[in-house]
Amino acid sequence: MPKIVDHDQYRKELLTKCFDLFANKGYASVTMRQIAQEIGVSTGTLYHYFPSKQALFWQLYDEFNERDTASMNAVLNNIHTLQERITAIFDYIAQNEDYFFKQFLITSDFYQQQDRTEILANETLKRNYELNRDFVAKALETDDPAVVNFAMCLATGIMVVRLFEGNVVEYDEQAQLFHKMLTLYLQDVSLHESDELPVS
Amino acid sequence: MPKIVDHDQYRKELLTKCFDLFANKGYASVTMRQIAQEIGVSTGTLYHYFPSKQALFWQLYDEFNERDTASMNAVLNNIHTLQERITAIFDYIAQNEDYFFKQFLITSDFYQQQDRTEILANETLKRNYELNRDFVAKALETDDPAVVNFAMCLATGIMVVRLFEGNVVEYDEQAQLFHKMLTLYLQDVSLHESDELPVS
Amino acid sequence: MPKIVDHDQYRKELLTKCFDLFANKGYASVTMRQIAQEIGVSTGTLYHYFPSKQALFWQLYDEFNERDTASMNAVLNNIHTLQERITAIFDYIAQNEDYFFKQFLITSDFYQQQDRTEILANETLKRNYELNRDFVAKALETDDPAVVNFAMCLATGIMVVRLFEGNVVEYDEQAQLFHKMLTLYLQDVSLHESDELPVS
Amino acid sequence: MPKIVDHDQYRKELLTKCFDLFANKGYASVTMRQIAQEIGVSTGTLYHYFPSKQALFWQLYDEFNERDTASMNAVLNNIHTLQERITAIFDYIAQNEDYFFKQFLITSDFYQQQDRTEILANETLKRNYELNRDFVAKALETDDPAVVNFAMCLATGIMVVRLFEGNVVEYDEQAQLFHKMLTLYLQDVSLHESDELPVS
DNA sequence: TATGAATGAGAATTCATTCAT
DNA sequence: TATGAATGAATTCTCATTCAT
Repeated sequence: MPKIVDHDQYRKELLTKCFDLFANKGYASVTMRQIAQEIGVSTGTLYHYFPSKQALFWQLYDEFNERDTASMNAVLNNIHTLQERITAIFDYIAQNEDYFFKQFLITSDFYQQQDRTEILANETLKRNYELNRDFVAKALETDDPAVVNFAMCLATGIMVVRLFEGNVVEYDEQAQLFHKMLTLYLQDVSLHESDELPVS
Repeated sequence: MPKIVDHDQYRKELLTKCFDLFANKGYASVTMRQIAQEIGVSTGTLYHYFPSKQALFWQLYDEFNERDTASMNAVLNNIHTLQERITAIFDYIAQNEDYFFKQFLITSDFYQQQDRTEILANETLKRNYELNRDFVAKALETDDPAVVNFAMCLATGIMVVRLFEGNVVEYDEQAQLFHKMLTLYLQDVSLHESDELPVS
Repeated sequence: MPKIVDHDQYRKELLTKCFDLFANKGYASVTMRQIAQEIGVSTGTLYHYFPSKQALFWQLYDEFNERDTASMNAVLNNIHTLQERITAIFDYIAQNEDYFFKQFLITSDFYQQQDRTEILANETLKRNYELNRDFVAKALETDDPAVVNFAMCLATGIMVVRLFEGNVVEYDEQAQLFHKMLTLYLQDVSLHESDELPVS
Repeated sequence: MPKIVDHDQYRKELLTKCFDLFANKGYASVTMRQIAQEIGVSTGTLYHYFPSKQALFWQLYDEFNERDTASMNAVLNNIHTLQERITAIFDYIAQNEDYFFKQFLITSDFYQQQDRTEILANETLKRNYELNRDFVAKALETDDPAVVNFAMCLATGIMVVRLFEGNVVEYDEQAQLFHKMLTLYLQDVSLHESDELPVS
């Protein structure tokens, strides 16, 4: 294989390299020349791999949404108690916070590139959300969708609040509080469940 | 004497009129011409009231942060049970969801205009957060900061998830769940408090 | 005469006040707002007295060209020797150098506002030059136009060189040199004149 | 490989092409669009070679100051009498008068782009003046700085007066007059020198 | 007279994109 | 493939001028 470079592989490498740029400055404020410079190619080359700035951005968006799921699933291996699993999730977010910030900002930007209905129809986004949901469901060992959503919203909320307000909230504190509440809630539910079950 | 205009008053009216535009398209994608057209003045007039696009954007940001606080406090009048108060807050968000979406997107944009340390040092932003915090604290009748943060993150999270994913979560469902958990938690705490802190 | 203000008098006062501004920044770089601010009126008032920026500039130009002649003639009163008269002229320029710099820059600017033929046809400018010429002729007590021109070019040249290069030339040094040369030259001429006169 | 262009060479060609434009209309009155049109490129290309209008103007100024020096030195080759050398210089100016007018107007404009102290500190300008001085010193075969300055101011003055007043002065007439005066002066000086400085 | 708000054409500059090499 | 020179429409912002008060 003398001079064969995997076009697609290289394309993904280029994407990786401009992730930060978009996250830090926003779609509209980043120029193709800046991108080219940042990743060390000419604008011509950039256009050789991506037909347009929009396309580049969307590929970036898709690419990163896809990656997360894999790494996330490794987190819960060999962890058995609920408390540990909740802690593991929140720790995972805490340790990759900077990455989540960036991904979040890129998503916000992505959002403003098209109108709302298109966004909500976006397949990658939907699938990504479902994967996250399943992951959380598995972690919490519940399939009550309300509880899963609750956890996801809480985690998202903490991240967002920290992004905009700084360290006014802490992951571990909230993780413990959530564990406590959840435990009490699940106990309470199972208590009433035994009452109600015969009826349903 | 010149044409009689209350300069400051008119400035605020103009701000109001371009709120949606920024929310829908984002700072960098909106042009001053578009703004001028949208609010029905010439670009010259726009610059008569705002020295630059940045300045206009920041004034917009400040102006709306100021307004929110005022309107929010009216919500909790004459509501007495915890359940009702929680419901009131979530209802309030639900009913003004569109506004919150916009304000949130504008904040995201605002974020990308400056570097992180400047953001976190921003006084308006900080004050705004504290006001919201106090509001929630009052609503929940607790001054446990962890609980207040918990509620704020949850509410923020629901809003953000709905913004990006659509109606995958519902406010009232989450409100009820939260109320349930919180009640159980507070009971539990008061139970242990009497055990552990007989002195205080 | 209760509220009668001499319109024309006021107009001239306004002109005086913006002389420096034009000299320092050049016609095109000065805005009507700047002028208005500098002289302490509103733009509306400015337009009340001058129909346009061009008109203002031309009136300014005319006004100052006119003024000079008057003041200049006072200089030579009661001075009798050639040396003293030459010294007086150069001193006069030296002491008003800043003013001449400004007037010169304004003239340069004026020049670029219209094409060359219009400039050379300008009556004010022509008359002004002739007045200067007569003044110098009277000072040198010669009516040899070549000599008069020589003196005028020299004086102009010194001023211009100093404007662009700083103090690389000094007025008094050049005045003395000029006096010396002129004296020798006039002696020489009168010597040959007596030879030639009978012929002509 | 991109389109092959000697960037620097091409840049200088572009400069040459916009010399007249600046000379005729002045810095502030010429627009980048006009320049681009005049020299046959797009505005984008113009900005590809010059970062800003100011930069373009300054490079223009430097470039032409550099060129002059070179061409000027060819003038005095193989000319031996003082009279001939003086005539040569004045002829040179006369024949390139149009060019000097333009260069002079550009310098005037350059002047109004920055404040006086910066101008006087400008290295190119200073060096240029010194080169001219040396050139004149060599032509007049004197190193008396007063005489050199005298000649330079006279030449500058003639040019400026002709620029603003038209053909009221003639180069050759003034050249002859100057030659006559200078000869008489130098004779006189050498006469007294032998009296006063027998030692040296 | 005097004010300054309003206008909109036009300025400098940027930038996604194309294309000759 | 890869380069970067070239393009020109679009952007932010300015400013002479007008006009209601």
